[in-house]
Order: sequence, then C-alpha cells, then structure tokens
Amino acid sequence: MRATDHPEVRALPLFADMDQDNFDRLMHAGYVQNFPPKVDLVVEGEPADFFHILVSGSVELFAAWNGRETSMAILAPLSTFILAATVKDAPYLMSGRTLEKSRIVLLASEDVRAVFEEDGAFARAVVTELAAGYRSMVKSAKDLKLRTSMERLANYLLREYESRGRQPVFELPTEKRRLAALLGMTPENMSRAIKALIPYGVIFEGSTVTIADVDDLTGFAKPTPLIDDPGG
Amino acid sequence: MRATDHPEVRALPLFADMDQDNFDRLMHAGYVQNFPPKVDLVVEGEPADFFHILVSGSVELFAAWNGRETSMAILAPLSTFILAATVKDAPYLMSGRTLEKSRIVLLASEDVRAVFEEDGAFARAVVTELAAGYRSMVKSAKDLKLRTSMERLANYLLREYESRGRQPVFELPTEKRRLAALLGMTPENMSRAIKALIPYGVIFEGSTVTIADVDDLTGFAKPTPLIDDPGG
DNA sequence: CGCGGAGGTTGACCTGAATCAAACAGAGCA
DNA sequence: TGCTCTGTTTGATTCAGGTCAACCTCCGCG
Repeated sequence: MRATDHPEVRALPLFADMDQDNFDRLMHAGYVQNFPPKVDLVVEGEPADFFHILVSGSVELFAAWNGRETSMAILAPLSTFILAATVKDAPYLMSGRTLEKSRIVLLASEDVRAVFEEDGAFARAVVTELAAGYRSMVKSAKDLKLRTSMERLANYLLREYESRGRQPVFELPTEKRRLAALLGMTPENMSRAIKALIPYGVIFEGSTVTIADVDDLTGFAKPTPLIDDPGG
Repeated sequence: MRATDHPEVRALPLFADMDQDNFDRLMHAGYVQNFPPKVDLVVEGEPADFFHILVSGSVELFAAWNGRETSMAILAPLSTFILAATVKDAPYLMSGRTLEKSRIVLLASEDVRAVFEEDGAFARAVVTELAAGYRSMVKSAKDLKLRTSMERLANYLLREYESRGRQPVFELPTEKRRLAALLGMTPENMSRAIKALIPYGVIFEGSTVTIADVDDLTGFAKPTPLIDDPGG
C-alpha cells in the first residue's frame, strides 16, 4: 500500500515545512504496512534500511546485552523512529516491536538521506527532531542516575498525569512489567514501589491509576523540567 | 580575543564543509577564552546563549537533582557542547565545568542558528553531530541499564585501551572519584571494582592502568559495538 | 621539613533492589 | 464451567552497591 494518503504524516513537524515534490517523492517510494502485535520491526545491530513512522497502535523500543533485556521507550502515534541510524547510515542501536496492532509508514533510509541532502527545510526539521531525541535521552539518563526506583515511578506517574491534561484517573499505557523495565526495575520491585506510593495518595486498581493528592505526590517526586518536561 | 586563528576548528567535521563566508561570520562574532580549572561554564536550566568548542584542556558535563550530583561526560579536545540546546534555543540540561586550564571557543547561539538556517552544508553537519550525540546517549543508557558497575568499569577500561591504540599501559583521564560518578557508582564501590578486576589481569597503580591480559578482560567485559563503539 | 588538605582505600554496616519461589487473578478459549 | 496461559502480587532471601567512619597516601606549600 502506498503512503500518499496520510495527511496527518504531512502535518508532522518533521515534514510540515518541506517541499511538496520532495514529500511526494519520499511517500511514493515508501509504503504503509499493518502489523499484528508482538512483531519485531527492527533488530539492533542490523543496518537501518528503513525510517519508521508510527501512525496507529504502539511500539516498544528495547535493547539487549548478554542475556539481559530492557525497555528503552514506548511509542504512541504519531512518533517516528529511528532517525539517527537512518541519517548516519549506521546500524540500529535498539530493537523495536509492535505492542498492539499497528499501522506503520516505512520510508527507505536512502531516500530520506537523499531528500535530506536537497531539501533545506527538511534538513532543519531533522535537526529539530534529533535535538529533541538527544535531549530526551539526556533526561532519561539523569532520571536513571539521580533517582531511586520509587522516585522514578512517582515522576513517571506525574508525567503521565500531565500529558493527559491532569485528569486524576488514567490508564497505564502498557503492562506493568514493561513499565518496570522502562523505569529500570524488576516487576517485583515495581509492585512494591506501587504499594510504597499509597501514602502519597496514589491508588492502583489493575491498570487504572488514580492520583488522589497531586500535591502530596509532587512533594515526594520533586519533578523538574530539566528531567521531566517532555519538550523542555 | 577573536576566534579566527584556529584552523583546527575549521577542520572539525561540524565546520569543514560549510561556506567560508558563513564560517568567518560565525568566528568573527565568536571569541576564544582561557579558563582556569574548576570554572563553571554553563549551568543547567539557564538559557543556552553560547555554543562551546573545547580547543584545549578538559571539561566535565554534570547534572544535579535534589542534592545529588552525577557526571554525564568528560570531554577532551576537540569537542563541542552543547549543540542540542543551541539549535532548540532551550535551556541547558547539563552543567559544564573546566577540569584543567582550558581554551574554549564561544559562539553566540543566535549566530549558530542563523547560519544554520542559511548554510545547507552546515545544517547537514549539525545533523551528523546531533545524530552522533543521540546515539552516544543511547549507548550510555544501555550501559547503565544492562550492566553491573563492575562490567561498566571493565568496558570503560577496554574503550580507553582501544582509543589509545591498544597500548597496554595508560593513564586515567581524570580522578577516580569523577570516573566513578561517570560510571554510575560511588568512589568506594569503584575502589572495590578495581580490586575485583585484578583476577582479569588489570593492574592499577595510582592513575596508571595496565591491561596485562586483554583477552581475559574482554572475556569478562563482553564489549559490543552496539554499546562500546565510539562512532558505531 | 613538617603540616594540611584532598583524594583514595578499607572495613563495618545498612539498604535498595534483584532473585527465587509460590500463590493469585484475570482473559481467552475449549 | 473449568482449563491454561500470562501477568501480578507476596514473602523470604540474597546480593550489589551505598553509607559512614577511620585511616592512609600523596602532593603542594609555608
């Protein structure tokens, strides 16, 4: 299936300002594909042949070493991955798999690089996207090195809360075991951290979270824009 | 002092391919400054007014939260920082201080962004630099999440060993306490990790390290290009 | 020379988190 | 309805790594 019929992709910051001809060129050579859950899309170490745009569903980026595995990110639409490997023509550093049934636009890395060489607006958008990615990795490293697992969980909940317009009740985006890996802990330890947050007004019922007392939780979590702001 | 007399800066990949006029424009508006050791150059949270190029000496990037502090990187010449904050016109996410007497080129972020808008070759070089930075942060996050402190130390030593052309005897680039923070452990724990590596043929004498048996150490450390290659 | 101070090491101890094991809960399905 | 599979929780235990305190070692400097 061709990738031309996705106006929401054109609206992405990455593509919004580029030349129409170049956009068409990219999209005509690309294609849309539907994947069932639990499909490996990219494998770390392999050449980055395709740039990916998640249109619907959700995708987990993860990494493994020496028999251990950890979650690096959980992506929601509309997200792109993995741009850095594409522009550097280097191997993927992370693997990616679908978590749900997902619709994904695939663009040949070669085409992305070619258009990038020609289209200044696109090149600038790539810079912005990469800079944002870099900064989000720095934040994640600070989170890991400066906080305990309970603090990471508390701040994660506050970020989710913020990203949903401060609604006090919301659903976790994925299973707890995956969140545990994302936050750098084991599922067992996550379970205990959840209990340890009860005194701060956090209630878990299955995958439903209720933030009963934001101020109390905030007092414990001590969030800072320099780690927790999605854009900042 | 003006920044025009640094041909080695022009030779950096970031500037090598750009238009001479634009390069001159950047450099004329920039300046070179000498700093003594232990000077704070940038403070996290402040607006990124300057883009920095380390010409000589060394600089530590670090971050703090809630009374804790950790080392994020130790830079050697010729390195640049902090590009992502400059192009996004966003606050610094890390603080930076000189470790030794250092010579640093400062370019106004505004100028960098202006030239970046006009000079395609520069924009492409910025992309390459940012992509490299992003990937190195991903590697660092994998290192932290997938390895024990002893494994991180072992792999760090192998990376240093490789970067010095596989000379079996070399000096640590900075004090152990700083390396400990960089590797995500306490100085005490670092001291113990050092002892624990003796059976694998690693000898520490002050800040001098001898890798007596590379194969043995490699067998323990299990380095992978997907975490440990500087460029890959 | 001797002093002072910073970095480094060591030992004892504590704690956060992983591991191991078992029980439990819920969803999908025969 | 009950089975099975997967994820979750709980408890017991272990372990890696942090903390605290003492001491040591080196280097710069008066």
